[in-house]
Amino acid sequence: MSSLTDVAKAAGVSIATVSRVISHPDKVAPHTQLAVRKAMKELGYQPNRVARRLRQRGGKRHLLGLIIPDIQNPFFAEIARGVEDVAYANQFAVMLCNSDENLEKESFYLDVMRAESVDGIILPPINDRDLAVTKIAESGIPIVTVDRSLSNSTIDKVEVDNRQGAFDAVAHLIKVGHRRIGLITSRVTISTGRDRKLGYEQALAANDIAVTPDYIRIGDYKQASGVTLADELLALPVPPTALFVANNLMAVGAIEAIHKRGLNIPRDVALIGFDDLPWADALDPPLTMVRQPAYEVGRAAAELLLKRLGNPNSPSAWLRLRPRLILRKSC
Amino acid sequence: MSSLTDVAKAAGVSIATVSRVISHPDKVAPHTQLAVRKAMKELGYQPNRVARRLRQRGGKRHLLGLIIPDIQNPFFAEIARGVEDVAYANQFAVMLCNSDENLEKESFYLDVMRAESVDGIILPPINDRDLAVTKIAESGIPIVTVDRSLSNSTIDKVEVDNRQGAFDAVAHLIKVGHRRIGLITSRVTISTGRDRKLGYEQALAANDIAVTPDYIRIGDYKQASGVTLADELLALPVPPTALFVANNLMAVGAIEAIHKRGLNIPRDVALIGFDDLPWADALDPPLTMVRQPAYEVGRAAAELLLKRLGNPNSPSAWLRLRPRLILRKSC
DNA sequence: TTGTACGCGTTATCAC
DNA sequence: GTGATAACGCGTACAA
Repeated sequence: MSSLTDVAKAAGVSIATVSRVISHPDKVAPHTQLAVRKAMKELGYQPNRVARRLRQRGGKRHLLGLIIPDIQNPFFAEIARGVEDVAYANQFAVMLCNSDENLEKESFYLDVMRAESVDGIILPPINDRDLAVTKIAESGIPIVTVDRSLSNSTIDKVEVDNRQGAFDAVAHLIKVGHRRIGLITSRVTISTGRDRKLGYEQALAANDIAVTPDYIRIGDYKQASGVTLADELLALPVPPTALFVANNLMAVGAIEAIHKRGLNIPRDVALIGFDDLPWADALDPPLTMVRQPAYEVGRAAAELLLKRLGNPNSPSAWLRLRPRLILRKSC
Repeated sequence: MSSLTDVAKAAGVSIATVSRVISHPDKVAPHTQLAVRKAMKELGYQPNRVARRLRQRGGKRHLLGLIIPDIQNPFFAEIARGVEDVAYANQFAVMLCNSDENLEKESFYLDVMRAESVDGIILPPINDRDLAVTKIAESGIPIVTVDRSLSNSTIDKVEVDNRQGAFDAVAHLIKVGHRRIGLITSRVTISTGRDRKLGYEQALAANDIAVTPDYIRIGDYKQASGVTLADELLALPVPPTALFVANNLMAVGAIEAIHKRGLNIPRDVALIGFDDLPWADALDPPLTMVRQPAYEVGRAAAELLLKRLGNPNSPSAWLRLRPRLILRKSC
């Protein structure tokens, strides 16, 4: 409510001095500083972030943008927490939006964020050549992609070794005796789905198992598609004995589909999911999953972005984290 | 990047006219309007939301604040979606923050939101006499509380009939034969925990069952406390035969604790949770829960807030939604 | 060390 | 119907 002007008046100094007390305290005489701080306290002064952002040049506006496909997916929620914790620690606020895997919505929010003068944006691109993102990046706003990445791009990124994660999962399935392994993943235009499929294929190849095209299904990372696709797989004349489902929500869907058929996990069908879930242990049965360090991804991305703000011209950074297969009871 | 000035220059008019084309198109001659719109398109002009917010008075700034305890709780994530969908439909952006049930953090974010000149704020207060919230409300920023509410307050609110929900759950437990029923809820300073406890007590009373103080445990709505407290309850000399756990995460924790003791749900211990979970069907066993219409809560709150912005002096609104007991297999 | 004055991109109030 | 111009609250050259 009170502004610089009010504080200046109360302290008997100019607004420039008050401003300096906030931004460059070392350039103000100690006793003046004291008087100003006293006035600020008395008036309950809070700098107006909007006015400040209007004036400030990039990197000091204390606002980050975060666009994720769906906050209801625990994986993205965990990333969001990682981002927010770093932001909070640095007095940054976060503007969070859900794109719903919808290019138009993403584009709208990207515009909003530019119009809001955010210092930078963190997001998993909707597909691997997301034009809207590329354009925004070229306009000079620092971007860090997380989870998924852009092809042929020099944008900062934090990703997880999805190929390796998938490879480990499928290799484990094979080790415990399975040879007919179904895969539920995403369209290949999403880098994560593509890489997880690659890991699946490589694990089969490494064990001299031929790929059965019919065992591969393409979903949309949502629970419902997990139900449908798992059911399709199970309805095959010669169904798989194990399923590798390349995302958390679809894995839950698969559990439901399997149960609905009266089948037992892992006796009748083994199952490994991806991304992990906070309640994986309470599922029926406790679900073996490839865990991504999602919090870490968010944290690292925010730190990368903050670093980039201080160093606009440093070479682009690329972080790759390792996933981990968490053995529980579903295979 | 381009501003009103650029557009004005390109269109050969003054900035005032350009501004009018955006805000009051009816006050501009059709042909001038055309020229201006053409220039805007050519320059890819996007209004600067920051500058706009600096000038605009309340209600037209197109920014909402949302502060929730924890985005990783699916219940709050669902509320957030409800809020965001309404916001998006009205071209509002949402600034989302996590308070972690921490008064200091909440207070910080409240300040940030005021400093960001949000049009209004939606939040579940951390406790029922949350001073920081009251103060912000008195300063004139429209607030809508959701889920939890403030005592003795005239602030707009959307709540759920928690007493009724708890009553239904416990009554059902009694109906299927239980008389020793444990309760895990929150501190009474949170209205939801208090009301759910009340419903529990009323259901017992209605069936002439005395309250056993030892059967009532106070948690913090997080998974870990569900594990600990359920374990304590089960370790009692005469343990309860059924548990009513007044929140989703603690219910998941309770499942884990029960399993860890090698007990079967519902044969050895029956269980009903609260809030619901998208994965309730995939849990072991599918968990009976009192479902809150969380998306609806968020939607209604955002709509209430938007309405309030247009009508600052209308009497305060108070919405109460009904929860529903969803029977699955845990009791 | 401190103060004056301008500009950030808008909106709104005047005149014309 | 349109154009100057004064705010909004702040940061920062530049002057003192």
